[in-house]
Amino acid sequence: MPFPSVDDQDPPGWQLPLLLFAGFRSLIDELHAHLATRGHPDVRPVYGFAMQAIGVHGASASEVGRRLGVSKQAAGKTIDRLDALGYVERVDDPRDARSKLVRLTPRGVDCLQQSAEIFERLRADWVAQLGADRVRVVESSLRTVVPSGIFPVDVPGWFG
Amino acid sequence: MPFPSVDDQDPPGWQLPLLLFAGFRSLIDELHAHLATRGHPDVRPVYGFAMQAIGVHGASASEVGRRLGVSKQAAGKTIDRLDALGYVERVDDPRDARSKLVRLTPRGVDCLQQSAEIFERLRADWVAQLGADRVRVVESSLRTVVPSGIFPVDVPGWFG
DNA sequence: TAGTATCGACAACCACGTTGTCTAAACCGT
DNA sequence: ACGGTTTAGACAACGTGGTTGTCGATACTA
Repeated sequence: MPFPSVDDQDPPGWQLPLLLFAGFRSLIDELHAHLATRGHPDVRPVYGFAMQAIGVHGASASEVGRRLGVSKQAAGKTIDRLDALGYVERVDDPRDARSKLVRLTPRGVDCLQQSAEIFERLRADWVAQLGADRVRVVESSLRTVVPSGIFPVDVPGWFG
Repeated sequence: MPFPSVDDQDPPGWQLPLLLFAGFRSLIDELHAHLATRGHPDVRPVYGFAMQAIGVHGASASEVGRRLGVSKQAAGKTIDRLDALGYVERVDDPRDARSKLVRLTPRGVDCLQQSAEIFERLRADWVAQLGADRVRVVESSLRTVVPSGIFPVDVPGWFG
């Protein structure tokens, strides 16, 4: 018996990443479906992560890049699109003439607040389907197993 | 009490997608770290999904696109790169002069076999950390909650 | 004060996705 | 058997997100 810890009844190992991704994707898709009906039809998943990285207090483009785990140039491009969509604005940083502070507009703040509410509802949907204990097991298991700390969100570049 | 199903002890809803993604990402990263030490250093995550879609029997580019949930043009481009890397080859389809059959080379088959073995080991690592029952709960919970059937893998385009 | 580090901007490039157009071949109903 | 429709794959143009490299201006520091 070469693999004593693997039960024959268990699914093959390659299903695990697929299931995790499918769960992630379905949550994000549902988020954006709801967001679209609440005045935010053109927000892409990346934009949500970027706004989260900007935060309510604002941040510089370089800082956003650091938080997202991407280069400052990549962060700058995303901020450009967020700016064009009216979700952020750039203002001069009074404490550093090189830097510009990226701040969420009221529209950006609204998007973030709505996202938080929608995620709360989506988690509640999972609880309704699985029971509170199973959802907690999923969460705590993942917390145990993922390397803590890091959180790079350069999904397109990382994956492809 | 507006949210009777939500316990105050529960984590905020936005953590769930982040944890799922972190789990997915850590598995994929570990897969490619192992793959790199076994003769496949330049395989990107997308390539693995594409080779999986091609399968051991081969498939046309259009069929690969359908299985992956992307356009035939996008599938064709990915196959180009796989071809350049020596993981697949295109041969004329004897039964359809329009079509070319994309087949895995021995190198491609090897990559797929190694991936399956590595995923098995990674799942065994999770079992060692969490116990077999918790891993099964994670898997069955996700199976319950994700919409079945569909599986689009157009990650970069979808996310960004 | 001089040297170094960082900011943001710009350019060039790559990867992955899209839509649209085109030719050739297969399929199907008359 | 033929003619219209569908499908395969190639090619082009483009959008978006990532990269590196360069640059001038500003801040930090020895």
